[in-house]
Amino acid sequence: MDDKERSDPGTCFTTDSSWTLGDRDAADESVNFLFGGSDRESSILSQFGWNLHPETSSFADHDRSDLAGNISYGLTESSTGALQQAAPTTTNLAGSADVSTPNPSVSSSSSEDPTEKSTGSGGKPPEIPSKLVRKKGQKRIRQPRFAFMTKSEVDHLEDGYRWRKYGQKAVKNSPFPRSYYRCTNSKCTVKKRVERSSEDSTVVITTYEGQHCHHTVGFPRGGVLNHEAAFSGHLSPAISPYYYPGIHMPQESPSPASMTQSHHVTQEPREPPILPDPTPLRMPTDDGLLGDIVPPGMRSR
DNA sequence: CGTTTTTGACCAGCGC
DNA sequence: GCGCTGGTCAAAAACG
Repeated sequence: MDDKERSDPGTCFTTDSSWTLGDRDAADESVNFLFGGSDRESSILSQFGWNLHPETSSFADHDRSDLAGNISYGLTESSTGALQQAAPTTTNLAGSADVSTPNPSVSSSSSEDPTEKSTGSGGKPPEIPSKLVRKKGQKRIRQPRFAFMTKSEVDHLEDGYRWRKYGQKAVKNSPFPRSYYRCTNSKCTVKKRVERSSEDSTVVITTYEGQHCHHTVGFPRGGVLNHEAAFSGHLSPAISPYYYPGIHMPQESPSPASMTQSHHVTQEPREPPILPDPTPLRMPTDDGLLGDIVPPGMRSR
C-alpha cells in the first residue's frame, strides 16, 4: 500500500555469520540500511538507543557504500524478548529536540511529520477517519524507520514502551504474519511492525517508525518503573527490567543458559533493573560519524 | 468495566 | 483498469 516499501525488512535475512540484504532499492524514499557489527556502526545504533552486543550481533560487512535511507538494521540476540537499549544520551540523534526521548525509534525530528500522523493518532478522531483524510490528496509521508533483527523466541520484544496491536497481516513470501503496533500514548505516533524472518524463524524483525514524544511508560500491565527517575538516574529508561549478561556484557559470551532461560516476555520485573553502564559500546559524540551514515533526515536539526 | 487483541474489511500504491 | 499487496480501521471478543 502506501509508498510501497520495497524496503520491507522482511527481505533482509541472515545466516549464522553473515547478513545479506535482499534486493532492495534503498534509493527510494526513505529506506536506509545501517549495518552494525563494527564499532563504528554499533555506535551509530547506540545513538538510536540500542546496544549492539558485538559478540551476539552479526552483520555482514556488506557494501556499505550503498547505505542510504532511513532504516537501519541491527541484530541483537534475546531469548526473552527484551530489547537492549542503550542508555539515554544527551547526544542522541534527536539532540535538543528530543531530549526526553531516548527511544528505539529513529530520533529524527527533521523528518518528523505531525501532519502525517492522521493515521497514527491513537485516539481515532471520530469526525474524520484518518484513512479518509489521507485518502486523496497528499501521499502518505513515511517517518524514518529503524529496524533491527533480534534472535528471540518471542515476537513482541519488550522495549519499555506500551504498544497496542492494531493489525496483523500475512505477508507475502513469509509464513509468518506481520503484526502492527502503535504506541498507546495518544500523543505518540510511533508505530512498529514485528515479524519473523522467513529465512530464520528465530529472528524477529522489528521496525520502528516515528519518534516517541514521551518517556517510556515503564512496563505494561503491572510493570513498574518510574522511568523519570530511572532516566534521571541515567539508567536505561526504555530497557527491559531484565538484564541479560550474555547480551549486555561484551566480555561475556552468551551462555546457552542465559539464552534459553526464558522464552517469553514476563511483564513482572523480577528484580530491579540494575544495569551496568548501559552503554558498553563506545558512544559516538561527533556528528561527523552520523553524518557519515545517517542521513540528515534521521537526525535532529 | 476499561483496555487490549483479534480479525475481516477497506483503502492506497504499484506493476502489469 | 485490474489485481496484488501492505497498512489501517473498527467492531467484536477476550482479558484482567
